[in-house]
Order: sequence, then structure tokens, then C-alpha cells
Amino acid sequence: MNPNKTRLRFAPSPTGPLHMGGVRTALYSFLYARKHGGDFILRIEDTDQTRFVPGAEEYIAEALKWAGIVVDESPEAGGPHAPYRQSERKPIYGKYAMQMVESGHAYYAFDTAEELEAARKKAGMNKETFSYGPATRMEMNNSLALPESITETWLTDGMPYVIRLRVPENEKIEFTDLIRGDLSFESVLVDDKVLLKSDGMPTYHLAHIVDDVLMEITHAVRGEEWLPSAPAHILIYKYLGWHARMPQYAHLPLLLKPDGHGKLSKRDGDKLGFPVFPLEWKDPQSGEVSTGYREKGYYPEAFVNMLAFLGWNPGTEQEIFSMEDLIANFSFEHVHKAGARFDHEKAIWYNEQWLHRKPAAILAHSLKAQLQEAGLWKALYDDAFVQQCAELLQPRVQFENQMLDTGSYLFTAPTTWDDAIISKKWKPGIEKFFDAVAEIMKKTDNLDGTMAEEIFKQLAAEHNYKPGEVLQLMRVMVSGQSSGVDLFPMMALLGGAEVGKRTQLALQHISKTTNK
RNA sequence: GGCCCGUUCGUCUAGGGGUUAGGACGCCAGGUUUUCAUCCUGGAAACAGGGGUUCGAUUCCCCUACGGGCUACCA
Repeated sequence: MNPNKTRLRFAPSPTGPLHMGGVRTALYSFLYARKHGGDFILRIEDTDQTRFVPGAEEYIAEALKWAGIVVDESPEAGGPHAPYRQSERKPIYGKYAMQMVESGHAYYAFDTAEELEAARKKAGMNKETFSYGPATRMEMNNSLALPESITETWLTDGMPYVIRLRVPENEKIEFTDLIRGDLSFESVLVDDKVLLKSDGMPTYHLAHIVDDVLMEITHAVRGEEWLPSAPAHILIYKYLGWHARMPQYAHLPLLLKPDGHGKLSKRDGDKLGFPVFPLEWKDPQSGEVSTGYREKGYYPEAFVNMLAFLGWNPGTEQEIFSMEDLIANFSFEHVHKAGARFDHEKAIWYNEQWLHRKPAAILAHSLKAQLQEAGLWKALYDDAFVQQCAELLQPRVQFENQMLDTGSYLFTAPTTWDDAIISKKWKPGIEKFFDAVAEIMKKTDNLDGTMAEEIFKQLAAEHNYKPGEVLQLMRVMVSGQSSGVDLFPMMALLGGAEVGKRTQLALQHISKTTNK
């Protein structure tokens, strides 16, 4: 394998569905990999077996696929560094932990959960936070504090233990973040993180480093919540002799809740009035269903476009970006440092923009399916009819699934009419004009938009009405509504017979209401 | 509490020692349109505060405030 090849991974833990922040992390990684002709890897970090959620891994794969984020290597697709599930890589990690024990950079710790709890409680009474580190480790049960003979006895007796990182006392830990620049931390502030748990599974801290190196990852993109533990990670690379193979880190700003406080979380589900998940998710435990962007009717292109702009900008005024555009333009220099608050209105706008750019045939296809599903499909409809409806509806909807509702009058005759408009525009005797319209329309076959307009305007002239006096009424009579698609194309679409019928129906309604 | 990261219109953001501080969403007004929508034009709307440095700071530095994150044998 080419050692210089750009390789990025997305490494979620399958504890539930991916939320949009996770998708964004995957997206940025994917964009960067593709931009530099590299690989994009999906690795499942399932080292915490207590938090495993059935279906989560499948969900993650499907969400990425829907968004158009293509993985080159994954548990499903395999690859040169398989397996890609950390639980299946369990035998790999132990030796690296041992290597650090042997070099004196890690140690055995036998403290029980109760003992750790007690230490935390004690520190809490002094309004301090217990930190297992240089200042406290000598008071705990570990191979640094205990006589060597005891450690050996306990180990041979099979006493449960973890392996902890031995953080140096006075060292400056420095590294460069792709987004935040040069960062410097004091080692005293880092705690002795657990590297290997008592069940033999590595923690995230060890596992991601071993895997990133073994999988030849060049850039590690993750959320800002990892920044405080980054110094520990730098230390581990150093102690494993991997400083030169360390990927470049990029810590992304967090996605924040639009109202209230805090970062967007999986638990927000549907509570915020918009989806936080790309796809619908049914919690296997509670059965609770949270909607997804896909189910709400968002195009994946719009979702990705919107997500990319939540924290990144191209440095130009272009706003509509396809995946190809994003790949061509993406860079970490243009990733904003501060957290971004999600704006639902703008997400809708992105979808509308993408919808306006779609070929009408796509919308027609969707509209046809909607009509069939609603039981409104009629034998006399043909593809040309649906296509024309879609074209008229296209600038008026933000989602494909709004077409049926927005253009309902194209498919079903109105049963109610906008009486406010009628009473505003109605003049005594005007019904004679509409009677005439109905009569002519009923006799007219193959009505088209131009014909409809000519017939209507000529008739209006004959009855001494200006188009403006009767157009709005005509619209209400035919569609029931005071606004909608262009009137004459609408009449053409409905056909002369239908327009005549609807006009007479409306006239009956009006005579009834005006008599009262 | 401690530590870390951040702070430009309501929101997403551009910019960067001297600018009329730019764009987008949303909002408002006007134009186009028979209506509505689309589309076009215009408008209101921001550099958190205080100290420095400087001829000059929104931009650089410090402090404060505010926001966010971390502080697990979770990731």
C-alpha cells in the first residue's frame, strides 16, 4: 500500500442511531479523503459491550449510504485491514498495552469500582474532583504503589486489573490541530487513563490509536468533545514509538441545539421540532420512533448540502453544492471554530433549492406514486398530465410530498369555496357570465391553456367585464381556493367538461349562500 | 469547582490593523404575475465588555463576562 495515501476513517460506536453531527463528521472525513484521492473507512468501535444496541451498526451503514457517503473499507465491504469491528480485533490490543507496561509508561491497577467511588466521594467532600494521576496514584492499589511481590501474587491469582497510562508529571504536550492550530497542554492535568479494561477490551483511548496506526490513517476527524483527552492520545503515540505515524487531528466544533442549551444529542429525537437523525429510528428497547430527514422528504443532496455548511464555508458566495462540488472545495482551513446552532428554516430552504433544480420528470414520478397511494389515480390520467401538474407545482412546494396537498384541486373537485373572495368580487348578474362559461367549456374538447384564455377573455368582453373582475372568481369556482397554479393551464389540465361541471357546482353553492 | 475550546446581524457565516463590516436563511417593502408561489430589486439587522499595543483596532495581546466541552474500566 502506498504509505503516503490519504486515509480517513469514521469510527462511530454502535450505541444507537447516528445523529446529524455524526453524519457531518463522516461527511467532512469523506470529503477530505476524496479531495486528496484517498480512502474512506468505516470502523465500528464496539469496545463497550454493555452499550451495544441491536441495529445501530446497520443503521449507520444505511445512513451513510443514503447521504451518498461511500465507504471503501468497512465491516460489510471488508478490506486489507479487516476486521473493521473492534470487538473482533480484541486480541490485537493487549500486546500494545503490555508493551507500554514493559517500557514503564503504563501500569496495572487493581482498584475496584467501590474503591474508585470512595476516592471520588472523598475528593468531592473537599470540593475537588478525583483524578487518577501523578498526584493520587501512589495512594491506590496499583503496581506502582504496591510492593512488586504483591502485584505478582495478585496477577497470578487472577485478580481483576486494568492497565493505566502513566502520565508524566511535568511535561508540556504540544500538537497541531488542523482546525485550531497549535495547542499546548500541561501533562499534570491529564489523568492516568485506562487503556485496557478488566474484561480485556481496550478503551477508546488505546483502541483508536492502535487501529489508526495499523490501518494507516493519516487524518483523524472527530468532535470537539475529544479535545481534553487529545494530550493523553499524543502521549500514547509517543510511548508506542508511533509519533511519526500519528495522524493529524482535526477537532470539529459541535452542533448545538437551536434553542435552549447544550450540544445536540441522540436523546433529542423528535423533541426539537425537527429530526436529529438522518433516517427514522425505532428504539429497540422502548419502541419509541424518531423521524429522519429521509422520511420527512428531504433529498439526500439537500441534507448533505445543509450539513456541510453547518461549520464550513467555501469562502465564496456559492451556497448550493453537490457532493462533487463539496469534494472539490472542501478544506479544514474553512471550518469554523465555534459551535453551530442548527437552523431548521434554512434546512427547508436547501431542500426547496434542490427541488427547484430537479427535472420535472422526477417530481412527476413522485406525484404519480402519491396519487396512486392516495387512491386518486384515474384511468384517464396519463404521464403527460402528471408531468404538467408537476411542472406547475414545482415552484410552489418545498418537498415532493407536498405536491398532492398543494395541488389537490387538480385531482379532486372542490367541496368548499373561499367565500370571502366570492363575496368581495361578486356582482349582481355576474352569474350569467359564468353560466355562459360553463356552457362553452362543457362543449369544448382538447382544451389547451391558450384556448382557455381566449375563450374566457372573449366571453368576458362580450359580457362587459374586465378580466380582472372575473378571473379571481373563476379561480375560486374551479379550485375552491383564492390562490394556486396558473388559472388557464389549470383549466386546460382539468379539461372543458370538468371545468364546466365545477363552474355549475360553484354557481349552485353561491346561489344557496347568497339567498340566505 | 478545575481544565480546555470558543465569541461578527435572531440564525449560518465572510473578512481582517485604515472596509459604506460582505453573503445566505428568516423578516419587511417594491417590481413582475389574474392570484399565490417562483424570480428580480431594495430595507431593517452584528464585530460581548474593559484595558492595553498602535497614528489608527472589529482584526494583535491581557482581563472579565458569556457560551460550549471534558472531568468513567462510555465513546
